[in-house]
Amino acid sequence: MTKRAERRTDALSKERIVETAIAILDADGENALTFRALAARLSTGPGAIYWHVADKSELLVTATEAVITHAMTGVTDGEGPQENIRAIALGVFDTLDAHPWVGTQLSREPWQAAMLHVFEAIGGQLQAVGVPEHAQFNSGSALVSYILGLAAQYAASARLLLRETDRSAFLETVAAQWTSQHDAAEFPFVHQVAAQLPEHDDREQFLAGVDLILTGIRAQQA
Amino acid sequence: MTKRAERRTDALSKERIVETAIAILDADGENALTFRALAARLSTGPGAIYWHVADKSELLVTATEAVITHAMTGVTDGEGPQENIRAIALGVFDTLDAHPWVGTQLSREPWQAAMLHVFEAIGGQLQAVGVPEHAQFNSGSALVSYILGLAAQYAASARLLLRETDRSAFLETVAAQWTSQHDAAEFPFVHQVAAQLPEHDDREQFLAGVDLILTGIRAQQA
DNA sequence: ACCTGAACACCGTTCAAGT
DNA sequence: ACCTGAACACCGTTCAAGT
Repeated sequence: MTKRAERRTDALSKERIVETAIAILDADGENALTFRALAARLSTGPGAIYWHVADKSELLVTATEAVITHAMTGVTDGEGPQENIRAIALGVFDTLDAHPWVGTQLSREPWQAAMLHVFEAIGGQLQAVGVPEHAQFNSGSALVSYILGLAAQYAASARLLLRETDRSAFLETVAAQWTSQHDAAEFPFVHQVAAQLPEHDDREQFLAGVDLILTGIRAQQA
Repeated sequence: MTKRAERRTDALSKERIVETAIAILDADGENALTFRALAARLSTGPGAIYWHVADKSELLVTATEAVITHAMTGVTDGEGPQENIRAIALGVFDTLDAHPWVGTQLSREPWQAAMLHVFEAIGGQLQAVGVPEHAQFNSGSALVSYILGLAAQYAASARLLLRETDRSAFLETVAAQWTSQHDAAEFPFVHQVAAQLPEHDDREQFLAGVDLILTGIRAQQA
């Protein structure tokens, strides 16, 4: 009987550690990612991880960048720059939807490394749209901020929805909270919007905002 | 010699706890807020806090809401709805700048309670601008997402800048990192923008984005 | 060079005991 | 009703010791 050939093929490496960390984050959320859990999954001790990764912050930064970089590769092959920008936006949106923990990283500083990939992708399309160079920084900043900001907020909701089966029932609960906890006289807009919440579509609303900014950018050029 | 009169005036209360928590967060950042530190500052034991606050999450949510609510009161007394929206946006911006830890709360779910205050303030102005009711939800969502998203990102930078005295030197360092860590051929837009980073103005760029969205909203109505 | 795992310092939270 | 502070369970990180 020969030993199983693959038994020790799986030497520890930064890639494998980050990969496993992402798997834990996706499956069980941020709180589940501990060095002990990670080490157990890698059949090693917690100390071993520190040989490949400086600390938990670096682990999260690297995991975030891996996910975002993957999302940004090959999304800009569409018919035109406007469609490409929408594709980039949706790519971020769907990625944060699949990996809600990435949204939490947004407010941590070194996230910038991952953000630059989105920035670059958007910027290239802005040039294609014909935005003058002096306006590209502001336009790009507005688009990237909107995309990441809203995607992160939806990701937070997605995290709450994790164990919820019925989406519209969940949204009705949220709307009910909004209206019950806030006086109608003091919060008329919240009440008006709460009524539309259950049947609204996250992706559609997200894209509507992108289009709003794109319209603004075009109008500014004219 | 009489006892100091005020010695035991300061009974524990949720308000006082939240107030002290905000002071710690502002002064020393998120990591400095522990129940032990908080208790020490309040001259009591960590257990006492749990009589007034359910857990750390509730403490952070309450602190966030206190700060945001304060920022949203009385900002909409301007000359017109457009100016009011800009004032709301700047109010959020400056608040997150003064309390950078609030930005981190953005991605936590119950932040929504605080967000609704911003949403309500924006919504009221959108009606005044004349945005048709069916478009108000999307327009409001876009504005609020942009405002909170970008403000949170700047807050993250502000946290890094905490101990930095020279702002433009700091931005030059960031720009240098961008260009050195990212190939010019692969990241042309990042390189172009890095050159503009040191002399760009956060508040101006932030407002430019708000104006871009407002322009889009107006153009959509026509 | 790379891994092991016990040990350290620290944290959120609980709870029996006090007033 | 409200506070005290020791105790519990758990975590990130370190490091002497192994291979």
